[in-house]
Amino acid sequence: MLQNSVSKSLYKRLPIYLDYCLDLKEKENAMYVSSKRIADDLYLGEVQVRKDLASVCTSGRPKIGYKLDILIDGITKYINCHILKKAVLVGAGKLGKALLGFDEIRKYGLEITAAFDVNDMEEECNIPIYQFNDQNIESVMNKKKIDVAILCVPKNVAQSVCNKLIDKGIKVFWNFAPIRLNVPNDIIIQNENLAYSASLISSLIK
Amino acid sequence: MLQNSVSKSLYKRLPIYLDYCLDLKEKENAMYVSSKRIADDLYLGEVQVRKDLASVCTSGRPKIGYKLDILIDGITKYINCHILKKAVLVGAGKLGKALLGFDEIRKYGLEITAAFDVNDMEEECNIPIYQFNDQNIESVMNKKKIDVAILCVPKNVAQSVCNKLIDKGIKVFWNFAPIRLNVPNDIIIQNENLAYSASLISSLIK
DNA sequence: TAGATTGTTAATCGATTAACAATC
DNA sequence: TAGATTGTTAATCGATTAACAATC
Repeated sequence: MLQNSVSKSLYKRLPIYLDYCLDLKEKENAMYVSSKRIADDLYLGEVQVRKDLASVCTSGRPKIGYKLDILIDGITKYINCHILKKAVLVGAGKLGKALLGFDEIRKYGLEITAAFDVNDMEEECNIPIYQFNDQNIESVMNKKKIDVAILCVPKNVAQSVCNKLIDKGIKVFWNFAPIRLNVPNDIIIQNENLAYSASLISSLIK
Repeated sequence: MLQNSVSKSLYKRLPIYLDYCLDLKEKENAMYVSSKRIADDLYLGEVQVRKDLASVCTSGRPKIGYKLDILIDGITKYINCHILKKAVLVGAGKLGKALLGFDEIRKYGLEITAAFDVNDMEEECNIPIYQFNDQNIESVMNKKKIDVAILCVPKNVAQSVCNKLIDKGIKVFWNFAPIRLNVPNDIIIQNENLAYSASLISSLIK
């Protein structure tokens, strides 16, 4: 297979397929599933499903369909969620704390190991919350390899917090602060701007 | 006819322009701005900016640029955030409560007027939280025209909560429950699946 | 007039969909 | 063999980018 262009739309659909397959396996004890069935159940095109699945595995057989186990394994590996990656969360306000309790991300390969805030706080959901300072950041990062930072800090400090974390070696950010961060080319930012989503909602209401 | 068919990517960029313009006006007291400057500052293509702006206003003049006030007004009206629309939030768990305090959505035309949960709770951020039952829903909806429901309920009840709200006349949903809702054609669902975003993050880490 | 900047038309690129051949 | 289903190649569609004409 000679696919390698990293299509973001494919990556957005893969967890949907994964959920669906896991569900199907659990609820119906099914062994196989056809692209037609997936397409119908998920309101997608049949061809699109086949094309997507072809990117992640080769278990499809005419008249039979795709073997669920192979499909699940293929998607899991493709989106890299079989390896648990460690995250730190910065900014334990309401949203931050909500994310600390958001166990579902574990299923997709993320685990929050520590949080930071302006001051020490009581732990939340068994995750310790430290003061955001060099010593504490280094201490956390030395103990475990940290792959990603989740930013839930106020807008006005987001850039400086981000800079500091880049200094400490963080390369990937999941950014909930409603601001566009300015970073070097090798740094990856995934923005989750809920205010902008609100704007989208707003435009849908007439 | 809802603007659902109009370019979603444009709608995603418009609030970015809006923020930028408001900021520029406030911080620099600028009267005009060129597409080149916007493009540079926001890391977008110059032509794309011009094309986007042409969709929302006609204030561009060669050698001068776009008049900020007209631009701001044009974007605001285009994304419909000059009219405040009322929302109810269902599911006042951690995430729900975090959203209740999320004043930024007001800027984009959304206002949460009431929340519901399994049981009555104390108000949060001055927003009352009622038990989710027919009587209470009707009472809230009779008092004010409610345009949108924000769903922060657990996965397993999301569909039934959604059905009930459709019964009561809600047409637009901002859905934070990690599940794909099954709804009639005239109902609009904007999914905000944070778990799926986590999956995207996961795939970025190698 | 020269230079800067907008706005439009054409070309390109990427993603989706259609047509169909291959396989079981 | 007939029917169902996968997988591939070609066509279409939409969004972005390039080229350039129009304007100030």
